[in-house]
Amino acid sequence: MIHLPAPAQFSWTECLWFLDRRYDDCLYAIEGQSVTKAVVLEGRPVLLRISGDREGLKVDVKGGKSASEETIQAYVRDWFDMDRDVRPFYSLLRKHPRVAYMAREFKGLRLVGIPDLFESLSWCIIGQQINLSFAHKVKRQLVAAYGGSVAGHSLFPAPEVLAELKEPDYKALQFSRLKAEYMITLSKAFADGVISKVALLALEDTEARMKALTSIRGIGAWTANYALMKSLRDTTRIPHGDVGLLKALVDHDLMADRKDQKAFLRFFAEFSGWESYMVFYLWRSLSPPQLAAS
DNA sequence: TCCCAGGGCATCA
DNA sequence: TGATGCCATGGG
Repeated sequence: MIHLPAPAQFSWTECLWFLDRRYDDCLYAIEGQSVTKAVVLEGRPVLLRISGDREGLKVDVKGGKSASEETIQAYVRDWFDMDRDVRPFYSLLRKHPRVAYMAREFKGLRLVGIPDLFESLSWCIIGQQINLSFAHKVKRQLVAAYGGSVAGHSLFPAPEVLAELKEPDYKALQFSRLKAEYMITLSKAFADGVISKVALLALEDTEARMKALTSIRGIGAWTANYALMKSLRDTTRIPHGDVGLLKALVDHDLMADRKDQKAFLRFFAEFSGWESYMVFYLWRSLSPPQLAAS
């Protein structure tokens, strides 16, 4: 059993709530106050069962020979963004009349990430311009057909596996022709080592990373920003044009309508350095409150 | 039936 | 640089 003390402004309940939305994600399982996820660490599949309370998180590692405790800790801390001091973000939140309530209602919510960059980008391609319910269905089908598993818990398919697929294989999983093409390109790029988290992190700044990502066919500004937020932990990215984000901004009376670009920029200028957190909290605000209580 | 969904790309002015 | 049309399919 591994213990991770909770940092300031960290709520396991809020993080778990985010994972436990209505979509039935196939890559982890929620049971009560714990989440179980299969993951490959140090080249070996392991099963992590994470539970928490006010003191912090407990990680139970299942399976035989597993990764080092240090690696497991780093994975969990990254997943829930536990190493970040979010207090400056909370100061900004409280200063803004329209969103100040989030500092109370979503207190301790961290930007729950997707540590695996390949999974993250694949998920973006799947989700492009389709509703989230259907996107999850397509992901489930892809994972069921080509992913691995640990004690019944699914792993996202490896790029080497997906790179071998052809368009009809993807079509059978309800990918569109273009998305099939994007997935083939993306998985080959990962399989060949052209893209990786390490390679992107080695670039000089966030703009260089954006450029590297968007040079890949099928990865536009929205996807690149999303992946930088969720996988590379860049807190300054905004997925411009995101329909949910725009809806939340209009709902909060922060934009007159979805085309009110000036208001959009004015708002985010007030959260400089914390744009991604603001986006995440706005997305959080879209979910009905009764789900939060369930 | 109709509109829209956590976009991306090609084309055109 | 911005606007427009197309792709493609399920959910509400």
